[in-house]
Amino acid sequence: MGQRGRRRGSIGVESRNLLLEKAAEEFAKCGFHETKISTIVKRANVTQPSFYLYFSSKDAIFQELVGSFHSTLSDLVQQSRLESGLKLDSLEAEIEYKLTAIFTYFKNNQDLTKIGFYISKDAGRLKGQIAAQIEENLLKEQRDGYFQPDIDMHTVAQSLVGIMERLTIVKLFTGMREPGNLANEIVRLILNGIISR
Amino acid sequence: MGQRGRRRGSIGVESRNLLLEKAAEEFAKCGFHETKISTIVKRANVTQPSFYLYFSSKDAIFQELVGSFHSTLSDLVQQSRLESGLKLDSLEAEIEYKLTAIFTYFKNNQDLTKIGFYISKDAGRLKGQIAAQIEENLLKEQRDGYFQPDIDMHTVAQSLVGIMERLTIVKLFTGMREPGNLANEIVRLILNGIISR
DNA sequence: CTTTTATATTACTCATGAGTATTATCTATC
DNA sequence: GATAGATAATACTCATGAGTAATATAAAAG
Repeated sequence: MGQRGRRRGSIGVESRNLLLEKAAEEFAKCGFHETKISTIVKRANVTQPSFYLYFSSKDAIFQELVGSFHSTLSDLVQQSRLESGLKLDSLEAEIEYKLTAIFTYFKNNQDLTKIGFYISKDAGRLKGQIAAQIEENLLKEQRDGYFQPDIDMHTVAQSLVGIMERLTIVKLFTGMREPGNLANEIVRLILNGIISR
Repeated sequence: MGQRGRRRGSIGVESRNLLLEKAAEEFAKCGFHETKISTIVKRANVTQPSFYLYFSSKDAIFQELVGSFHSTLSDLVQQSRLESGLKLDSLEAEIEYKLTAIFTYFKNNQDLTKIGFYISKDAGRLKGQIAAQIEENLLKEQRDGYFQPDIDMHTVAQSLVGIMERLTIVKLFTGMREPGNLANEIVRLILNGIISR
């Protein structure tokens, strides 16, 4: 017979955060539909009605997680706007630096990343926004003559997103690469290609 | 009051194929959990028990679709083994040709592609297999001196899969690119990079 | 032309899991 | 120290949708 009523020292916001944390783990591991509220509350040592004190529905808590990922990532990509007038040398380093920041966030928030990037229904829209932002950057540099003029930067930007998406899973989350190495590898690949010269 | 019993001229295999077709559309559009057997049978003009004449469960029909995509794609990638002793010129054309075949299959089987590549739970494993096959190809060419020797072909192969995955959705399925154009664009990007020389 | 087999239907069961009504206890405030 | 508001538990409801039992008819086999 568990204790009824408010427990000694219990503070709502802590239960809420615990629920968010466990929910993120479950959603990331099982996807939306296969995640049960009953499992989340069990893992958070809370009962089901308590869950509904803090979140109006299963969708609501999921959306809160997605929103959190979305807004942080948007900020990071926003910040990755390149300053104009870079030297060619620093261009590579600059892009690498911004990418590293993004990968670092991914690495430190794996559950959220999986949810926002792979599980959420509007993962597609989010990736589109990020691609658009990247494309804007690339176009500027292309106009400045850094890149070949005949390349479609829409394709490049989308490709970059595809690469990030895939390598985050197979290299970053498996521990095969650190954010910095991964960023460096990608930048060199995209800038120079693989062919011998 | 619909007619009971076997209908004039009705042939099981036709109902079965119709169910597969409608199921593919629904799964591709809504995902696994949000697809209802009741919707599939409605769209196929069949009743629910008839569905279970041909498929033992919802999972079974889903897996049949996934398996079909998986095996065709495996074949295509298998065939994309490059012959040894290619000239440098023909290497680019050769890779582009194989990629075009894959994109053509994707374009002609959009529902199946979405299911096998994006919705299925073992989409990740499938992509891993494809990446492994691509990597094998690339390593051979790298040993033959076509590619820069210091590049990690595991990363390149996975990147290629990521690019295919993303561009299939945003370029191929939207009609922005035909298979051949898309393949060409990707090959040039990966081989040469984007930087001005 | 009778029997068997394949194809189909109507009308159900039943498990699951999201969400709730009710009640209890703790803490802060006056 | 009485009261209000916040936090929690027990024990439920209820919709949904996968899967089934029982039955009927067409076509093929003998």
